[in-house]
Amino acid sequence: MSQTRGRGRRADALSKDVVVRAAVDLLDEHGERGFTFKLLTERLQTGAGAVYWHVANKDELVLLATDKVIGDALAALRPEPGADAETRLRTLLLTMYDALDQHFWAAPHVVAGSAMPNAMLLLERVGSLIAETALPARRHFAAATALFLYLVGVTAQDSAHAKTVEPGVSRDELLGQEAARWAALDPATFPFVTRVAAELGDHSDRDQFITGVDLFLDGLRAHG
Amino acid sequence: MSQTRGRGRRADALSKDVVVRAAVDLLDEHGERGFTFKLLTERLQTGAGAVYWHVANKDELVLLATDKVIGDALAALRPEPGADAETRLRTLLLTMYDALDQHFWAAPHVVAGSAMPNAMLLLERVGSLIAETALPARRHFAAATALFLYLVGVTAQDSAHAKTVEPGVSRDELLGQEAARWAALDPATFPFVTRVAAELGDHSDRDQFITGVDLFLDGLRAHG
DNA sequence: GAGGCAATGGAACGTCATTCCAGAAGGGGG
DNA sequence: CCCCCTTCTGGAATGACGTTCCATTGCCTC
Repeated sequence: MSQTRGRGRRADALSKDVVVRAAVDLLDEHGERGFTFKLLTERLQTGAGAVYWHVANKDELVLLATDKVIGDALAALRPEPGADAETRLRTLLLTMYDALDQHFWAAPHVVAGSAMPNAMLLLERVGSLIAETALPARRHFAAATALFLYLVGVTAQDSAHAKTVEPGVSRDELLGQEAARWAALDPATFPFVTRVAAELGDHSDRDQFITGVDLFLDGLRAHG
Repeated sequence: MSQTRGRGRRADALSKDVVVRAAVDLLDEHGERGFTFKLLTERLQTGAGAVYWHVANKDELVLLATDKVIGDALAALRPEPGADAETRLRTLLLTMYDALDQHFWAAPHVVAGSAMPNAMLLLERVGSLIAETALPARRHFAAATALFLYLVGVTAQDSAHAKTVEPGVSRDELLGQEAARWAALDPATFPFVTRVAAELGDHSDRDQFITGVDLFLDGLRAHG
C-alpha cells in the first residue's frame, strides 16, 4: 500500500505570505466567485489542510489578500519632492484607485480597522495630508474618513460593473449598451438620466473619480 | 403510495413580490450569509422549485430585494413644500442613508444600472435636485454620480462594521474597542490616527455622512 | 369534460468550505 | 546516533448549500 497522506514538511515551504500571494493571483484571474480552495491547493501543489494550517478560513484569506493589495500599492508610491499637500493627496488617491481598479475584487473588503494594517496606514496618509492643509483641526477626522470612504465606495462600485463583464465583451461596449438603455428611458419620469445618458457613453471612471475628489477639496477650501 | 410531489397551484399564491418580500425579511433577520434557500422555502412553506419558478437564482433575488429596499424608501419620502433644492437633496440622501443602514445587507449591491429600476430612480432624483442648483450643466453628471457613489460607499462601509457585530456586544462597545486600538498604535508611524482616535469613540456614522455631503455641496457652490 | 398550461414541492446532484487524521521532515537532548 | 516532539503536510470525509429535474396538480379555455 502506498501511503499518500501526510508528506511532512517540504523544501519549498508554504508560509502565510506564499498562500496570500497565490490568493491574490487567483482572485485576479478568477474573481471572488471563481476563487476556490480547490484552485488554491492545485496552484500550491498541496492539500486543504496545509492551507488551513497557515490561514484560519477563506474570509481571513481574502482579507489578508485585500490588505496586501493596499500594502503593495502604498509601497510602490514614490515621494514627490516639493509638491504641496493637495497634489500629494491627489497622487495618493489616484494610486490607490488604480490598484483597486486592477484588483477589482478587493474594494468591497477594504475597511479601515485594526484588522487591516495597510488600510489603516492608508487612512493615516490621507489624514496626515489633510492635516497639512490649512483646515481647522476639528474637521480633520471627518474630512479624512469622508475621502477614504469616497475612494473605497467608488472603486467598489466601479468593480461591480467590471464583474459583470464577460469575456468577449469589452468594457466600452458594455458602457455603450447601458448608455443606450438610459437614453431609451421615458424622458417624463427620467428627465435627468436621459439628458446625461450621452455622457455615460464616453466617460472615464478614473476622471470622474478625480472630479469628485476635486469637488471635495474645493469644499474643504471653502470651509477653511 | 402517498404522492408527496407536486401539489399544484395553491390558494395563497406565490408570486415574485411575495418571494422578494420574504427575502428582504430573512436578509434583515439573518444577513446575507445566513440567508439560504432552505430558510426561504421554510418561511414560504414550499419547495425550491416553486421559488425558482418566480426567480432565476439567488443573485437575482438579492438584487430584487435590494431594489425593493430602495423603492420602499423612495415611496415613503414625503415632499417638502417650499424647501430649496439643497435641503431636499439632503433629506433625500439622509432617507436613503437610513434605509440602507436599516437593511444593512443591501448597500454593497446597489448599482445605478437598468437592472435596478429604483436605484435608477434614486440617481434621477439626485441628478434633478443638483440640476436645480446654479451649477453649470457640464458638471451635473459628475456631481450627481459622485454624490450617489458617496452615499452607497459610505453605507456599504458602515454596514461592513455592522456585520461584525455579534449578539451581546453593542455597537458602541465595539466602536470603543476599535478606538482604543487606534489610540494604542505607535504615534511615530500613526500620528494622525492616534490623534483622532478619541473622535472615533463618540462619533455618529450618520452625522459623519451628512458632514461629507456638506463638504460636497460646499465644493459645488465654490465651483459655481 | 378534455386538454393544456402555469405552478408546485421535494428528491437528487455537484460543488464548495471546512474538519479530521495519519503521517513525515527537522531539530534537540540523551 | 537515535528517539521524540513539534511543526507542517496531503487528502479523505463531512455537511451545507445552490441549482436542476420532474412527476404531479389545479385552474382555465374551448
